[in-house]
Amino acid sequence: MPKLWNETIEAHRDAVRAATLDAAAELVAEHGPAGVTMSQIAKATGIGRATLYKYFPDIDTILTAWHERQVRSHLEELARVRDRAESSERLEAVLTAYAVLSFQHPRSDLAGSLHRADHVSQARQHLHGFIRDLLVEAAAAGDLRTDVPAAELATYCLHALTAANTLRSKAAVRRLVAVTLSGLRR
Amino acid sequence: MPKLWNETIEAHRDAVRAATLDAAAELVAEHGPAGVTMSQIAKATGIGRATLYKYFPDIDTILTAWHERQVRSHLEELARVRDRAESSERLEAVLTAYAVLSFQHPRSDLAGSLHRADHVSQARQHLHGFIRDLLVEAAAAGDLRTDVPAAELATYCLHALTAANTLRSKAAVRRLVAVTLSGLRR
DNA sequence: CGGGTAATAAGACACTCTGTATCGCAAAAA
DNA sequence: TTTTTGCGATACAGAGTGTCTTATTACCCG
Repeated sequence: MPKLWNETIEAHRDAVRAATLDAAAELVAEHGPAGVTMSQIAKATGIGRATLYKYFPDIDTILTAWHERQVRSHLEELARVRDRAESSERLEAVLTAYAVLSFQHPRSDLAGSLHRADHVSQARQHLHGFIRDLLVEAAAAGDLRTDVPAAELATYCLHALTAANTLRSKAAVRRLVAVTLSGLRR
Repeated sequence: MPKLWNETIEAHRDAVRAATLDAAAELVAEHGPAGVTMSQIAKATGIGRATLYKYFPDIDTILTAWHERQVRSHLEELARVRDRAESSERLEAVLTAYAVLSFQHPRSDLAGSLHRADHVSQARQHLHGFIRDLLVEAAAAGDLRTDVPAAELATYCLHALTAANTLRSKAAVRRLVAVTLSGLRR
């Protein structure tokens, strides 16, 4: 995409990387994860195919990088929601925000199509830790059940709330959050 | 696999189809969904590559068929569990069985790697309907919350319980079922 | 302003996989 | 036996891959 170098070389390379991930995401949305080729990505990014190989060695790496970027940006959004909410409403606010994100970005999972992704993406582990810490905090306030480790409750939350991407209305998403929350209470 | 024809021609073709799905599943477990080729599947099945094309037009169809078979077999198992359990314990028994299946077969989802799969597999819709009917029955007994449609509760259950495939002990699976169940009650 | 540096586009190349067609072979059926 | 029918093997063109080479262009420094 960028024809002229921005400021430094590294900034230019970052811009190319970002443009590549954008192009790849669009192609995946159009043809599915399996129907995307390096040639298509290079053309859509506006760079040569050989140049693309100097940035990413294969499609799997590109999709993994895109997935990581997506999860990381969601994580930052959730951190903002957490810091903005009162302590007593923090958990509900964050879980609602996560469900809404899943609802609006049904493509963010990619789940099975990545084989090399260490079987659990780095960013997803951060996400899990983030929710777990939130649950520990809520447990200290005495609102949560204590017969299940916080880590397992976090896993439960993340899976239950991804159901949001199959729902059709925001009202349904809110109901899903309510149901999930009531599973956490004693 | 079978070199001589079994009974009828159709039985022979069924045997070849089944052997193909078995071989494909094994290759997927080994190389991931993206790393499997028609050539490999043909060789692993023990048939010629051209012959494989007379059974399945492409890899996507093979993986979809395998996924459907897997879900269907799980569905039959769940139906047996349902019919064996007392009415009062049916829901818990079936959800536990589903969680244990997810726990033992982490590969059954395939989630993102299928593009053509009507975006929701046929068998998975049956599974959703199966759970939904079970929830309607339990609601009639008065144990369930009534502020959320049964279909949404079924979606919630299926997603929450797939978390079982990331857990490490059966005890954790039982805790997950307990948490999920308490989300269903009022 | 001109030379050196670095990233690139374009093309070539060998390789693999794909999807299809053809040709005999062997086993079941008439 | 003769006729079907499924099959393995092979060939073929098209597409994608991963690597390499060459010429071009933009930037930086003296």
